[in-house]
This record gives sequence, structure tokens and C-alpha cells, in this order.
Amino acid sequence: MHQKLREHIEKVITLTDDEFSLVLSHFHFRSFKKKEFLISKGDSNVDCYYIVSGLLKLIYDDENANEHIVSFSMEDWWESDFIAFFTNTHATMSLQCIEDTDVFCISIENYQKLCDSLQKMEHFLLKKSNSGHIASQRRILSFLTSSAKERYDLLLKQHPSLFQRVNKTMLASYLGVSRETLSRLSS
Amino acid sequence: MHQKLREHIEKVITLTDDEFSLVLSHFHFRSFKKKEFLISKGDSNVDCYYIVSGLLKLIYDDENANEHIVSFSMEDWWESDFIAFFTNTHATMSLQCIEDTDVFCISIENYQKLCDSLQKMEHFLLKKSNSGHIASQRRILSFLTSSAKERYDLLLKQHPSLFQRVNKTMLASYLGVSRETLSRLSS
DNA sequence: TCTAACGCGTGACAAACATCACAAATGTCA
DNA sequence: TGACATTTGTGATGTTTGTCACGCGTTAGA
Repeated sequence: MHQKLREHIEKVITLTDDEFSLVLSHFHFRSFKKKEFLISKGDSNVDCYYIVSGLLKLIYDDENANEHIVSFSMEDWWESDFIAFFTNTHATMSLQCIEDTDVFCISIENYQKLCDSLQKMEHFLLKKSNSGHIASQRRILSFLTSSAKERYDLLLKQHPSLFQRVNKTMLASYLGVSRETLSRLSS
Repeated sequence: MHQKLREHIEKVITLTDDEFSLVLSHFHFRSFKKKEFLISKGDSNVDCYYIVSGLLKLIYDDENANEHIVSFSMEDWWESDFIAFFTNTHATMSLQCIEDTDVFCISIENYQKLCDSLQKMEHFLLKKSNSGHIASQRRILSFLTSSAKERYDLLLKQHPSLFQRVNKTMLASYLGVSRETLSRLSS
């Protein structure tokens, strides 16, 4: 299990065994069952997660209790309510399992300690943050420039596996359309 | 002019005079006139910009030559086509002056060199990247959860100054609605 | 294995928004 | 100042999407 985290990090930087032990000591390994929450709206002390296996959804519940899916996250991705994580405030979003999921989690304190104690990891985390920023920019672009149908087609092209693992109601929520509209788009 | 950049960085980390000189040597100062392009679609070697003064728009032109405004950027912000900047690929977006604008620009090579030569700056840039990621997440949330009218009200509340500096056509493009719809929302 | 919950499609209708067309007001610049 | 472009509002109309309602097959759990 540790090996997966190590391989993931070593795609960007190289680590000695001692260095990896140091890294690992800043994380906790945890397993969650389908439907369990890693983060619940209102939580303080929000962690950041590296996903070893499984599938999660990051959701925002609006004032009418409608669920909006901000992102799906799967194997080899990092996820959190980054607003809460980085600003050390209460969670405005929730992170919930769609499938049984194994993760390594890190607190913001340990995130900062790790950056301080191992410069290489700060470099790694900068790369990851930049990638996250890019992914968000792409999603903004899709909302600005594409119709619901086009966003549907783009998602089908870029992440076909999601269509096997996630039901239509959640796909609709991710695409920002109603379940009924999605049903009509795909038929 | 250098002082502005230094103050901006020293909100996060402290620098000696020598360190700041080192930092500065990685940037170029440039001035642009209204309507000039800092980045044009298709450019290679896209730089990243710290905005000393002025106002920019980051735009995406779709296949029908419709202009979509991905973001506005003003004094004390960082801006680029981050997808092109970080992945070292051709620009898919353009960055254009709405007002005369002064910037410090940095290439991706110098960005990386700076990270390597001054760890403190890597820390600073990680903070900035995380902030950028957060801003993007907020914008995604606004598209997922809010109507055009709500996005209009939110923008008016969070950035009232934009309404003085930017015409309605551009505001509409930023909000993702037609000019006519925006005109009806605001009346 | 029985039952309630869930997933998914679809019809009918309403609301939101885009598009096209036009006119008035304002800004720009030689 | 005059000519021209830009900005903005608004009416008419069509398209897209949301909402509500319903049925039916599948799934999950006691």
C-alpha cells in the first residue's frame, strides 16, 4: 500500500528510503466504505487525501439541499475541500465515497511540516497544486464555452470509465444539468 | 516599481536585499497599452505575469470566434494561460489589456530556476498556486450552484470596482450569459 | 423472498436564456 | 466639428433546460 504512494511521488521526485519514511510519517492510511464521508460539511480540521483505490465525489449542498458534484476523484488523485484545507476553515463541501476507498490523509499542519522538513516534497506539492489549478481552469472553460450536450460528450471522451462507475443522476449533477435533461441528451 | 513586487512577496516570506535582487533577476518588467496582447492564442513560450497596475482579461475564443472571459486580473494578482505556462505548450487562451498595464513577467524556465535557487520562493509560489486553485474552485461552484442573476449579484458584491472599469459586454462574457440577458438582469 | 428504495426514461408545461433586429446615447479621432 | 464606431437597452421569437408527475424495471436489505 505504501508502495503506491511512493511510486506516485517518485514520478516527480526521487526519494531515499529514509526520506520516504519521513514522508510517510506525515500521513495516515485509512479505509472507507461506500457512502461513508471523508469530509462532512461544517467539519473543522479538514484533511487532504491521496486516493490509493476507489472513487469519491466532492459535493456542495446548496440552501435548497440540492447536491452539486464539484468533482469526482479516483485512483492516483489528490482531493479535499481545498478551500477549507488551505484556509484552515470549516468545510463548505463534503467528500463522500461512491465505492469503497483507501486513502492516505494528511492534515494541513503535517502538510506544512512536510514542506519545511523536506524541500523536495514542497517541490512535489507545488507540481500537484499547479496540476489541480489547471484541471479547474479546464472545467471553468467547459462551463463557459460548452452546452450541456457538449460537456456530456467531452466527459464521455475524457473519462469513459466514469460512465460505468457512476449513475446518471451523479453525472448530471457534475455536468450542471438536471437528471431529466441528461437522460434526454444521451438518448 | 520593484518595491511593489517586493512588498507583495514579503506578505508571505521575508527576503534580504540580496535575495530580492536574485528574485528580481528572474523577472522582466514590461508595460502594455490598452488593447495590447500579453499572450495571443497560439503563442509558444508563454510567460506568467505579476500585475503591478492595470487590468487584464484572460479570454478563450471558441470555434465560432465568440470571446469567453475566463478571468479578469488586476493589481496585485498573478495571471497567465496556466495550462500553457505549466505544460509548456501553445497558448489556447489570450491575455489582453483592458487598461494600460504594468507587469513583471517570468518564463517557465526562470520560474523553475527560481524555485531551485531559492527555496523560500518555492514556498511562496506554492502558496500562490494554492490560492489560484481555490479561486478557480469558487468559480466552478458559482457555475454549478448559481443562476446568471445570482452570479451577477455575487460579482457585484465581491468586485464592485469591476463594474466601473469593465463594460457590460465583457461582464456578460465573464458571467457566461449573453449581453442582452445581462442587460435585463441588471435593470 | 418480499418489500421499499433507487435508477432511469418520458410526457407536459413553465422558466430561463439566446438570438436577431433595431434605435438611442455615447465615445473616438482625424 | 463631423463621421463613424461602440455601448447599451429593449421588443419579438425560438431554443434549451428545469420542474413536476408518473411508470416500470432493478437492487438491496430485513
